[in-house]
Amino acid sequence: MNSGKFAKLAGVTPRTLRHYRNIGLLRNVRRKDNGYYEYTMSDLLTMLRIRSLTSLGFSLDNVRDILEETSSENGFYLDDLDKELEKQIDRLKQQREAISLLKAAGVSADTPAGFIRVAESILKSGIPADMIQIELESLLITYHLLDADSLNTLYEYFGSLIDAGLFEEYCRLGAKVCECDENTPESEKDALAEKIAPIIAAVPGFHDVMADSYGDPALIKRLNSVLRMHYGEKVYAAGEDVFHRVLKLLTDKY
Amino acid sequence: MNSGKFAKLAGVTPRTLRHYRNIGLLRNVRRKDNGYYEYTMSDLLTMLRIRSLTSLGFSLDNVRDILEETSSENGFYLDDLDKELEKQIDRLKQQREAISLLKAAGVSADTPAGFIRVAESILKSGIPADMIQIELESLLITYHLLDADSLNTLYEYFGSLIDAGLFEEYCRLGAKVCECDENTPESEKDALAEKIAPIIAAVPGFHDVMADSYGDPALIKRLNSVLRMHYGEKVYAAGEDVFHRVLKLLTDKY
DNA sequence: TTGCTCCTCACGTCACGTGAGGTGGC
DNA sequence: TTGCTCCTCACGTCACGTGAGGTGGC
Repeated sequence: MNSGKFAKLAGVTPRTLRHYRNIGLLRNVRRKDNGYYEYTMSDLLTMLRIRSLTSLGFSLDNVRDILEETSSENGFYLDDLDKELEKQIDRLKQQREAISLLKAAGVSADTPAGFIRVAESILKSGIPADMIQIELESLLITYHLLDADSLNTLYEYFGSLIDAGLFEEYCRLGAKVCECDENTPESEKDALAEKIAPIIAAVPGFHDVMADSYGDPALIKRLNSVLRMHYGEKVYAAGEDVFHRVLKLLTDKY
Repeated sequence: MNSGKFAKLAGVTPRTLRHYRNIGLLRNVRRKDNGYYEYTMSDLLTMLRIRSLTSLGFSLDNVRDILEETSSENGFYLDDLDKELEKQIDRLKQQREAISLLKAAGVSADTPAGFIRVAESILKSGIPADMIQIELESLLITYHLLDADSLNTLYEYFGSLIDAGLFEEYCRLGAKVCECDENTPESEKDALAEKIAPIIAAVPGFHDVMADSYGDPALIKRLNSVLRMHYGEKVYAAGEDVFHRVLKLLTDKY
């Protein structure tokens, strides 16, 4: 049987036959004097076995090994493959889960899954568009620069604010802090701190987050230095200024 | 920021940066006089967006398109990706399902899913090892040369035989047919047919299967010619001989 | 000067698809 | 002779990994 007929019987392309010969899956195929390949029933059975095995998800390397086995002892291969397939399914399911959350929230596709509710609230807070952008970018940075433990703490912190209906106000006050510069009068910064402190105080466990002691110190330090670049030196300095006033109020009053 | 630091911040390898620059995902990266790349906060945000999007399962081609969008209108991309992921999950689940059936039955990994029960029964039938091999190979051939409709008919046919507890005997009689040659006395072939006919008659819808009219005629014709090669001319001829006697009994008596 | 970092090819991965360019069969 | 089939390179796919070989910075 020549390659054309054989390929059709086996349900593959001639190129696939060539590939399998090249990598040694299909061996000792006879050739005629004119160079044409001459396939046998035995070759057909090999091809059909290969197709059965690849359709289960085996790699061609594994297929080669399995074909060389005594053919009844392949439970080991099946177990291994099954675990691998399970992992793949889990990954894909997580991706679908993230996608459905993104769609339901109507936020942009690059929003980190854990910050979706936060992103939603930022969008609804009514702060200016450029401020929204900067805050969303901060979420992106925070997500990618911290480890899972630190992130979980932050998720809880923001989650509490959102559940208490305080996050949007927190967000608007944060935007006002970002408008501060070196000319802002002390009284105004004090007034902002007075408004911010009670909001934060309402969140259980705020102490750790305020003190930057909620996760790996090295990562948090790095995050802060990147956020400093992101907000710009002036805005970040003003933010730190107000932040210290907030901290003082919190330690004095709560 | 040079590439080493930047790569660590972005959570990728320098090679990945190079790749993204090459395919135009990361554009207009500044270079210093010594040839070193100089990355900015804006580049970092781009990289983090890319990481968010690829972790959802987007290809880099899609990521490029999404980054160029107005960034709020990416629901379309999410829908498309979600469908693709669903397909992949379905495929993987089918593979796992087939694997679990194979493991439970203890048959070799190349057994077609629909013929697993048949293969199990062949193994239990007590026919000689070489005969088992040939019959299992016939299943492999039949599975790969027929279409889904024809196969479903066969699954039902064999399923009925198995459910009725008749398949193993059917199998042993088949093995005896395979031992026939041109010297086998007529009386013996008649005796075999007398035993086979009532078994087949017990299966609902046996007429179509017997008449080879259970699916695409071209495929069935091709299958028969391949099985003729597989069993060998002599055995196949003997089989046909007995088969005609069975057919005659079936049309006369049932 | 040494060790570390940076750069650019360029091949390898996986399972083939897709021409290109030339020859055999009827 | 024409049209169909067969053959062998060899590049392309996808998202980088992995050296190789050479240079800049401190």
